[in-house]
Amino acid sequence: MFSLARLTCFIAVAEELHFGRAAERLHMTQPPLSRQIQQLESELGVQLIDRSSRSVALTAAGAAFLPDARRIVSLAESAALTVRRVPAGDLGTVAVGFTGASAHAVLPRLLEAARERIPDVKLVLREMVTSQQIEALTNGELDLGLIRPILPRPGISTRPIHHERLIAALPQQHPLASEEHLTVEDFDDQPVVMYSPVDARYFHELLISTFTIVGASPRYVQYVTQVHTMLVLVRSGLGMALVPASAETMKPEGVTFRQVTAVRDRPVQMNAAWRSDNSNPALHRMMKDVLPQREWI
Amino acid sequence: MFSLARLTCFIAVAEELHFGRAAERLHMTQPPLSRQIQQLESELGVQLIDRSSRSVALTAAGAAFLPDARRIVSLAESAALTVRRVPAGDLGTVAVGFTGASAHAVLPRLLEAARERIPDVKLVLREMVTSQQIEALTNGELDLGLIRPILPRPGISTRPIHHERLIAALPQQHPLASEEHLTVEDFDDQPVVMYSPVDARYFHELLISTFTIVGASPRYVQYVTQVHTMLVLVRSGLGMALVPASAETMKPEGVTFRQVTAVRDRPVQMNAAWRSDNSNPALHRMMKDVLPQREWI
DNA sequence: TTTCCTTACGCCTATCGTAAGCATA
DNA sequence: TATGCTTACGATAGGCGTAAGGAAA
Repeated sequence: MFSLARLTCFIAVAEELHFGRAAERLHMTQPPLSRQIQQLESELGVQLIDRSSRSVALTAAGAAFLPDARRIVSLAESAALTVRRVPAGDLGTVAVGFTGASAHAVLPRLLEAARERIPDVKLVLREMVTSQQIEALTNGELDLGLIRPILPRPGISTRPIHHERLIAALPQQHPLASEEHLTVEDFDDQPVVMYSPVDARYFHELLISTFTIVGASPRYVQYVTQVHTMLVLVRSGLGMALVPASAETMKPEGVTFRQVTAVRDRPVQMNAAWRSDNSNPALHRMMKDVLPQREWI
Repeated sequence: MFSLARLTCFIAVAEELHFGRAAERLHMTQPPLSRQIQQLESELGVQLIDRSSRSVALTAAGAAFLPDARRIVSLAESAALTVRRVPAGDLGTVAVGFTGASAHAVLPRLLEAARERIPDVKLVLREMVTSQQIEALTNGELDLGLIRPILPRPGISTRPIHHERLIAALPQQHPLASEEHLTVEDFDDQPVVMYSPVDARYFHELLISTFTIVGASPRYVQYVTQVHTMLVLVRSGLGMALVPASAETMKPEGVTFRQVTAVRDRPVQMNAAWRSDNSNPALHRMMKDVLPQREWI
């Protein structure tokens, strides 16, 4: 296979149509340039340049080859420039996992900040629950997870990026819907849609502790995994629920949201998580320049 | 600049993720392959492969570079294959000049035959009168001309490719239009549209000799250069004319064509012309495989 | 201890520059 | 005779293979 250097030689001769000037442009002497062309021709098995001692011209084959030669060389040059931008995290791909709820709470702002600060980093987005994200982070399918708090895990680093209030979601016709503010005590002995203790463990435990602190005992009528499922059930009149404040941005019809005076102000936490040994420069750039604050918003 | 060989090495390692197997695939031993990768990385200033004594993996930069590397190598390979087809005339470009009349007489068949026999040769078509074509052939702007016969010219080769009859073109309402056949004598003392002795010299002299042989003396009411102009004037009732038989395929409204019994059967000749020292292989392939007969239709 | 990537070393090929050759205007 | 591409030749750099080195399971 011919080398890129030979292509550069050919391009110079084809453009100058003069071996002497082409050699000068390439910072070499004429004789090795002549040989480079001869060797390129012999490698291709095709005469590219007609040189009759007093004139230099491209053959039909040379004219056909020139654009290809230019394309190959310029592609090589731009590939070299491109790859150099990767280690700085300027350019690359970050696979981001997110939970259904985080799609409303943090994803829009994350995407906007990324587009502004690292526009040439491509984000591949995949919706998964927290446990799936941990699995995907571990086996390298994800670079970054947007997850609920988990127990510390070796090899996985996390950082809180967002926390928000819990608010009450009630069926529009619910008696308490006329109140301006609710309290956690209002949930006592009420039908309530609850989070699954297995697949939405974080929310489940958060609500259990919230109710326990004030001694409220709701009647759990259903267990669900995702916030949007919960809103569907609330709308159908099954009961009331506690959801992250960002759920209000979903604007579900037939569901009324109310502030809840609670013990802790903004207990619902969202974390960023990544594999501690992840070497993707774009991920580190993102943690540094896109999620720089300890609490992001 | 890195060499194509290094790219091939990188691609093999990136695909095998194992230096030993990659070296085997490249028909070389591991050590030089390791060095090739090291040198590629040092030329790019970027680490492409993470090799930790027991595992080989692409870095983010390596993953980003791999598609570019593949594209460069495959482009180089296909360019090499392509250029080899040029000298046989299988692939290339032929600039073809044609006169307005030849567009009807021979161009369609020429194009069809070329498309069938040398489909990868691109034909660049330019309509010019014979004298312009000779000029363009001489200075290399044209490879092939479709021209009327000319005086022999050093450096220009010609070959007859087509000859056809002269037929009469008359205004629809002309008294002679009711005749089945005309003779040249019918043109005697008639208003006739004539070819320019300068810009359509071949036709002019052909008609002069045609009339002279039978002693006919038409009244020349106008001199024109191109056949289609002539038909426009005939249609307007200015007079009758003698035109190549292929003019009938133009199907001009208001013009009637009639056979003419003439001394010579098919006197209107079309030649191919090319520069004797033209080295365009596609031209020679075309003369050999597309216009092979001495008289082409 | 085995696997497998890297370093060290000697050999060979390739490319360079200088100098001489040779064809054309 | 001058210009300009090609051939000849010696020096240098780069690549390959063999052999030894070193880290991880």
